[in-house]
Amino acid sequence: MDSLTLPDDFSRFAGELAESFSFNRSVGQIYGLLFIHASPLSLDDISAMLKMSKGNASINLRTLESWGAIRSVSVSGSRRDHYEANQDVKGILVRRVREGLSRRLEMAETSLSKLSEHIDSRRADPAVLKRIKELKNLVQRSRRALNHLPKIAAFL
Amino acid sequence: MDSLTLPDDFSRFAGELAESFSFNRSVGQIYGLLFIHASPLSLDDISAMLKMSKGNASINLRTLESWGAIRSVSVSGSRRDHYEANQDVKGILVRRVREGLSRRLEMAETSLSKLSEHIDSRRADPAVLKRIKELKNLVQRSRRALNHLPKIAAFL
DNA sequence: TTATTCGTTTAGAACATTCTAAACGGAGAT
DNA sequence: ATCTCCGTTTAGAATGTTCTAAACGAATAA
Repeated sequence: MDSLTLPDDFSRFAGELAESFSFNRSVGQIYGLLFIHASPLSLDDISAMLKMSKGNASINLRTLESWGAIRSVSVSGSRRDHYEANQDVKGILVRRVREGLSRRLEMAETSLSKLSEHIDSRRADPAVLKRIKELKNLVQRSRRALNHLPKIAAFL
Repeated sequence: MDSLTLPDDFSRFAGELAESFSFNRSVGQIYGLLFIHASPLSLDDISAMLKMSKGNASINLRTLESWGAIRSVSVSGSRRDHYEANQDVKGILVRRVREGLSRRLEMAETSLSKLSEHIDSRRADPAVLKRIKELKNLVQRSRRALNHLPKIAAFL
């Protein structure tokens, strides 16, 4: 049993892709639907077209909005909020990767610093100490490299 | 109540980091323990030190081995398998990112191609058609860029 | 041979995530 | 005012993941 419409197929595709990247399926389906649809859609449209509850659609719309992946636009003659997709997929992804990584790397650096602080009081093996120092170094260099990510991505 | 030993603290750190990257905690804890420990450890050592079941340790050791993150080494005087960490964290991560992404991007490209094949029979809006074409393009460029990832990472 | 040691596999318990359906509250409309 | 429309929030159902404990089988020891 094939689905018949392009938005159906495309949002299915986007949902599966999102899942494989450990986002959730709904986020992918919604973004995919808005990405492929010619005109902005309301919450009820989305919920109906994707056969998902309004509640779920609502939550994931807000998530997508917080990522800058969609924006709400007003449609004349309707009281409903309507949404359209930001078509700059690359930009969205670069931003998310950068934010996600920098948050985690910061936390990692903090934890490693705390570890090294307490390390002397624990008569640690110098070789082990060196491993931690080098790891902290890698984290720092990665953090700095992250700031150049947009420049790197510009070549895509 | 603080934990007292460095391996304890370090494997806790690694476990949390792994979770935040949507691996599982055990994989992180095990790799962290082996990374920080001076000598190779057996399955029972790991299971005891991390207070996790042998079964769980076994499964996640095999996972780590398949990633090239650890290797088994023989220890004289013991019948048990012993494991030590590959200390090249950067290399491990680069390899995993590359493999993970290229697999997914390939699938995405395949799906998008199937979509475009069937698209004519569905009298699609030319603007929508262009969006799909550009997306397919982005995927292709990203796949090619992935091959250069090791070179890029070398600057870290 | 039987007994012991070791790693893997299994069933299902514990936990976490994602989703639905329904209740809710605010903002017009009547 | 009440009624309707709309989006959010909520409780908990459905699903998915990760872990434990115990059974198992292969290999060695006795």
